[in-house]
Amino acid sequence: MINEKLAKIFFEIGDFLEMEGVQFKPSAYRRAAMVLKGLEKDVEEIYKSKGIKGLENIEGIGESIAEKIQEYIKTGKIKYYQKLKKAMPVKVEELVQIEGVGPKMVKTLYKKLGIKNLEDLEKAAKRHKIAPLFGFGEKTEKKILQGIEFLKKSQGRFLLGEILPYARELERLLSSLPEVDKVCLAGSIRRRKETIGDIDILATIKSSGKKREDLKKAEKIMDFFTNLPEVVKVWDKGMTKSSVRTNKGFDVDLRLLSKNEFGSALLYFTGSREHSIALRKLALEKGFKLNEYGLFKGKRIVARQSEEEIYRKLGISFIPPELRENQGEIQAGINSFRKQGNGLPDLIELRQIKGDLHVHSEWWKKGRKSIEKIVNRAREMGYNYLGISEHTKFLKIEHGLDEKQLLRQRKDVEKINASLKGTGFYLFQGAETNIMPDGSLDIEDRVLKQLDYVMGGVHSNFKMSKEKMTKRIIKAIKHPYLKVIVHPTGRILKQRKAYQLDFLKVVKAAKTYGVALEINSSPFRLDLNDKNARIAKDYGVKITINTDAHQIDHLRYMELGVSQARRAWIEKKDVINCLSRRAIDSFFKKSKIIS
DNA sequence: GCCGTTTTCGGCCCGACTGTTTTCAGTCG
Repeated sequence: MINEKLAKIFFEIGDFLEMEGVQFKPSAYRRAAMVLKGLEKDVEEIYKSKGIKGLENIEGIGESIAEKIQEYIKTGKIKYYQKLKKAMPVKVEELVQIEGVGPKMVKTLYKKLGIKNLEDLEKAAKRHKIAPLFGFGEKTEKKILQGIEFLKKSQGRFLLGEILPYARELERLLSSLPEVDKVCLAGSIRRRKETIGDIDILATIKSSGKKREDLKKAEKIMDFFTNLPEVVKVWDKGMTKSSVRTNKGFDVDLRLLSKNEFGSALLYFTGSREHSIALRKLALEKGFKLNEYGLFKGKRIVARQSEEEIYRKLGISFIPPELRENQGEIQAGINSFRKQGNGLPDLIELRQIKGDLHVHSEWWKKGRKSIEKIVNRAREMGYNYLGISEHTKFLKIEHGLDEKQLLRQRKDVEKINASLKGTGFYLFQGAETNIMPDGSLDIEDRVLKQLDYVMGGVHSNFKMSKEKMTKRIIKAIKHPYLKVIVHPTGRILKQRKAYQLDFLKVVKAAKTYGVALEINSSPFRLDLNDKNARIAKDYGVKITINTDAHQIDHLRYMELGVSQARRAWIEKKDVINCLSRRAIDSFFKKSKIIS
């Protein structure tokens, strides 16, 4: 997929143009970049089947950008971009990642101090070269250093949502080889951690039983792997293990195994390390030895072909990969095996989700049609309902709707529902209101009352004290109509920390007032995270898993939220959007007892 | 540069916050 690469280039062009003080174009380029990033289809395929007109039909892409995409497909480069880059040979995309640093600042830093990348910037800041610059100061310099610190901590890790499609593509490519029998992702990606260091893949050879032939096959597979077009460096290449760096910046390890040891190897390479250590300890207690080659009693192999078999021999029920963090799952697995209480959860599955409740449309611009398109996609996905939930008026940049517009949209929603009659599909109208600094919502109650449900989130003033922020959110939870707190901690992965919050207090309030907390499935948010979501579940708070889609293709992010929920031990019964339409409606309508 | 119940050029990108400022520029959601 070249979508990612093009998106990166267009983001950079946007930055370059902004440096030059060009108006409007930066946002046009960024919008195009965003659209490309969210696009499900490969633009190259669109171009090949429908030509340049096909490209221009994509939202946010017009004549000029379509031509640039065409140029990139044909020649592998974009002259316009190269010209800009030559004039300003700076790693903008790297520098603007730092909170508080934008294109203009990058330009000044380059002109005055010759700063080209993160390393230069850190040096300059540490030597106090930045504070004396005109327009800068002590605080700015300090903030830059803090920003670099935060970035460093998260660097070297990639977002699950970015890496998973690529990992699956690799899995598919490898399994299509005639020499390959089984392929399975292992490591943190199999456990669906929110960020991933590298991709681990295990594969088995289709063995003929003859050693020499098998070796030949192994060689072929490894040749194929190390010669993939994305590979920029080969760390090692052997018959059992090869390791490469891709042009996306992360490494991929491929291990070839015999069919016999697949289970024990998969168990070992899936981890987590903590889970593996705990398992080995348990094995020792039972007189076994466990390693990547199998489960042994003395020198005799007891189990190694499948994970299920190994767990069973240890007296544990199969533990889903998402739970393998040594957070009580082993004891729960033992309990399940013995059919006692406190066993493993019956983890939620993607197919149990009946609808997405946090979806934005372009109703403000395109009206009813824009919602109908999303409804059609939701129906294709097998959902039973959908909740349209626009931003509200305080959030001007997201075209937040005011009271009048919400009521007008309500009429459109009713019309759509009339047309859906008999299909078994239902459209709810919600709203993603803003929780103001004092905890009030930015839409009048008389209008909120008429919506099917009300959600609220913090979109401003993130830097409050823990006490104030907690009070702010709890006040919103007590609001008579609010039913969902969206992205409850406000973090953006690799970019912004969660705001200060006494999460336990929020959870308790949510429980008391029957408010659900969201697991936002956006690959950049995944908020609640696994830890907090599990706390919420443990306190009996209802969860809702939503995509926060701002484009129709974002609806597919649901699986990321579901993975996160699974990591949090969440079951179908904990999640309101697994309820039937009628049941969820009564959840929305249930009134609060406000003390 | 994109878009159009405005078909061909004019509108789009608001408002708060921060840190550096003497009245504002840059960043961010």
